[in-house]
Amino acid sequence: METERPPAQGRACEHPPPRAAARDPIAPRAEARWQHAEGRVPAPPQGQLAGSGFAGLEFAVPQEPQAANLVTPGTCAGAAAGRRPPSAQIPVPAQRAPPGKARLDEVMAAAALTSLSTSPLCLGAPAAAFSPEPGLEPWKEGLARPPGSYSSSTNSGDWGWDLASDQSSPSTPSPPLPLETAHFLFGDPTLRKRKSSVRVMFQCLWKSCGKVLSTASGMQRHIRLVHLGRRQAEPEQSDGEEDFYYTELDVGVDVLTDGLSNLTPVSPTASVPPAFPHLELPELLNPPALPRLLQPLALALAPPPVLSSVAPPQVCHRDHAYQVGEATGVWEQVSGHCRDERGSGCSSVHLELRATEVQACAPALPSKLGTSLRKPRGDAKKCRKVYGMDHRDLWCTACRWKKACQRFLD
DNA sequence: CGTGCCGGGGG
DNA sequence: CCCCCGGCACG
Repeated sequence: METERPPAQGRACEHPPPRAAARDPIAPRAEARWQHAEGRVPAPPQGQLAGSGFAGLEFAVPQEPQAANLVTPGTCAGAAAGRRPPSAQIPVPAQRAPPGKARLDEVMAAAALTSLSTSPLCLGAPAAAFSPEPGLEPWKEGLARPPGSYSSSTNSGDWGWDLASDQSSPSTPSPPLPLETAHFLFGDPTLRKRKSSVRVMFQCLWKSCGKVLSTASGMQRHIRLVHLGRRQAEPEQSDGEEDFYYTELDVGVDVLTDGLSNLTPVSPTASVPPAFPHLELPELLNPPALPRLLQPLALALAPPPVLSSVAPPQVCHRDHAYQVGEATGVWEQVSGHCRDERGSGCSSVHLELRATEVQACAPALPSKLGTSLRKPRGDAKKCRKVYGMDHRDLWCTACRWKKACQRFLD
C-alpha cells in the first residue's frame, strides 16, 4: 500500500491554462468536442482561488451532466474537469446517475455500512446508529443503562448493552452482532482506548436480541429472565439451557486501534460465519482511505460461529453487492498536496468522487499467500472508464500515456 | 473483447 | 525530459 503520493498529480489541479497549445495535439480537439457536446461556451480558465491555499476541496461526481451539481464552494472548480467554465457544473462521464447527494457527513455512514455489510449488525442497527452526532442516540443511552425491557435491578455488576432494544426495522431477523464492529464504528471511547487486551464477552444469540454482557453468569441470567421467562426468584438453577442462547466473544480490543493497519486477510473458509441475510446498502459514500481498510476489519470482526439454527445459511451474493456498489460513490482522495510539480503551485486537495465497487460481502482479498507474481488488476475505475474514450483529454497524464493511472490509484 | 499498464521507442 | 503505442495479462 503506497502511502507516497506519486508526483504528477498536480495536473489534476492545474488550471486548464493555455494548455501548451503547441503540445498535445488531441487536447484542443477533444476539448472542443466536449464543450460543444454540452453546448457550453468555452470560457477562460479560472484563476486559482486567491489564498485558498489548502482550502480547495473538489468533488467530481460522475453522474448525468444535467443532474444536480454539487461543488464545494471555493475550489479550483473546473480544474478537475479541466477546461471547464467556472460554473458549478461538474465534469461528468454521464454514465451512471446516482442521486447526487454526496455529503461529507454521509461519509462516515458509508464507512459504517461498508464494514457492516459483512456483519449482522447491519440488520439490527437502524439508520440512527450512523448519525455522526455522538451521544444522543438511543443505543447509547441504552448503553449507559440497560433498557426498560430488562429490569435494571437484575444487573448486578455486569455491564453490557442491548443493541436490539433500539431496533426499528423488525422485518429482518437479527443475528447477534459483533460488538467490536459496533464499538469501532460508533467510536466508543472506552474500548478504543484500551490496547492489546483480550476480553471475553458474552453475546445473546436470541433472535433480535444480541445483548452483550461481560460475564457468562450475567448472560445466563439475562437469557433466563428475558428469553426463557424464568422468574428471577428462581435460584441460579441453571439447567444449562441458556448456554444454547449465547455465545462467547473473544474481543481483541487492540483490533480497534491497530487492526486497521495490520489485520491480515482472513481466509474466507476459516472464520467467516455462516453468512447472514444480505443487507441492502443504501446509497452512501465512503470516506477517503477508510473503505479499503474497513473491509478487512469488518471481515476480521465478523461474529463468531453462531448456532446454525439462528442464522439460516444464506450466501452473500457478490453480484448483488456489486450492483449496489455500482450505484455507490466512494470518496477517494486523489491527491493530497500537489507535489511541487514544475512550478505549478497548486496546493489544493483534490477529491474525486468515483463510483466503485463497494465490496459489501467478503472482499476478495489476496487469499493465497503466494501473492501470485502479478499484481492483481486494480478494479478501480480508471480515467478511461470514468471519462470515456472520447474525453481522453480529461484523463490523467499517466492514463494517456498508458501508464499506471495516477488519479484513481488502486 | 475491453481494459490497465509495462516496456520500449520516437521527438 | 515529454509523448506515444505495441503488446500482453487480466477480467
